[in-house]
Amino acid sequence: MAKTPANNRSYHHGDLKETLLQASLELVSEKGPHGFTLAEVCRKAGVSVAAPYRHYRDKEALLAAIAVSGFELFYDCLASALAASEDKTYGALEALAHASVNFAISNPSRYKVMFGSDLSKVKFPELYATARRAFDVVFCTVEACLIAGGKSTDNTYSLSVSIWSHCHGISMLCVDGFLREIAMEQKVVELIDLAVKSFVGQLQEA
Amino acid sequence: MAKTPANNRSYHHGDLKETLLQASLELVSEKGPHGFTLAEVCRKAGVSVAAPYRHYRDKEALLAAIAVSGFELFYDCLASALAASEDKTYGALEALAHASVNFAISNPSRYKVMFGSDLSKVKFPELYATARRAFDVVFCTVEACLIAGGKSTDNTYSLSVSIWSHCHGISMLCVDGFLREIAMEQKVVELIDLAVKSFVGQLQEA
DNA sequence: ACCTGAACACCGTTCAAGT
DNA sequence: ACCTGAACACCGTTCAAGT
Repeated sequence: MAKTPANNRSYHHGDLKETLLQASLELVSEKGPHGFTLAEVCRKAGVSVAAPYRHYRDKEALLAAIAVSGFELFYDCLASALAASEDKTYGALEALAHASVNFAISNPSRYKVMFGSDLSKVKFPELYATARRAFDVVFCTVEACLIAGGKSTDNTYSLSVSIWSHCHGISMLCVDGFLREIAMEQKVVELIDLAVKSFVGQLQEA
Repeated sequence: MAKTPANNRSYHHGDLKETLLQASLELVSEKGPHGFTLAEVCRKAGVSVAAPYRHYRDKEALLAAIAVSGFELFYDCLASALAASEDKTYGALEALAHASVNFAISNPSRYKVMFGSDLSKVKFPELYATARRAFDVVFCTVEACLIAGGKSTDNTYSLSVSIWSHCHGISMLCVDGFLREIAMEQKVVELIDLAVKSFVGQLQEA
């Protein structure tokens, strides 16, 4: 008792939906996606185990909310990197590549929930929509590169997916511990540079 | 009763360890990694829920066994593709790229268990070892390309990780349903070709 | 040595009941 | 409308007991 902060006029919570999301984010960060448990989230939030069902259809829906908020953060991260880059073409592309992998390494559990949980994109369309919004930052930058180089933009989408998937692959291997021999920060940076270099080479030859 | 095949002289099972693994593989294929439950595996195998603990330390250990067997199959897949390729350099590289993504798309749940389950590579060293064995097929092919082109092989490892991660990224995005607009088989093939092309370009310029 | 039966703690979900 | 309490089915793990 008396675990609720200020808004405790009755047993009503201030904004339980948001509180549950925050508690979930903490839990996932602490114990990883596997340690995410509705019961423990409720304990953290100081409510009964039945309380979340007023705000989320089920456990999966709360997980989807974590993923969606993650994609929004991911978008912010990429948008900031683009904004901070003076060069809005190739330099920006490099900045985006580093920013995306850096996001994954800095938020491994969250990244796994975003991309790795078997969440249906049909059941949760916001998942695809927010992911797509982050992707569009890359898309626009690739387009800018092509235009700056006087190339056709017909292939923008495929090319963007290409660099996007390359960075995603690096992120996933890092996050899942498969790059043990390359785990040092400097090595990862080299790997990203390699990816960007080959991609840029491809952009320029077309 | 009478669910056990031939070896039913007593209540002893023939090779329960292997039977459990097979039942697990079926279950994962049918219901995905999320639907994998020790209790249901036991039902499939026709044994009590306590039986697996004679053969696997816990649920995680059985999951690791699934992953290990998956990496062995993955290795076979890549080795076959290499063997089937007449050209053992760039042509083989292309064949490996297609084979690896094809493996992922053909065995999505298994691929997720292999790469996506939070299995500790310290706790289960065979995981890293078998994954590494599959990777070495790519490594050797990249080396062959470098040698054929008269290039230095100093950078073989980083370059191999680069194409490996690119294919992995494509596989993961496919398997997790993030390439909706590119899900058609032909589009995926184009994407892989793009990856190989940019990688080969990089190999040749060094 | 290998498996069963029973038990325990824990989780996801539902529903009647409280404010 | 929002939350609690109690209940149910289910799962992972353990352990004594059976062969």
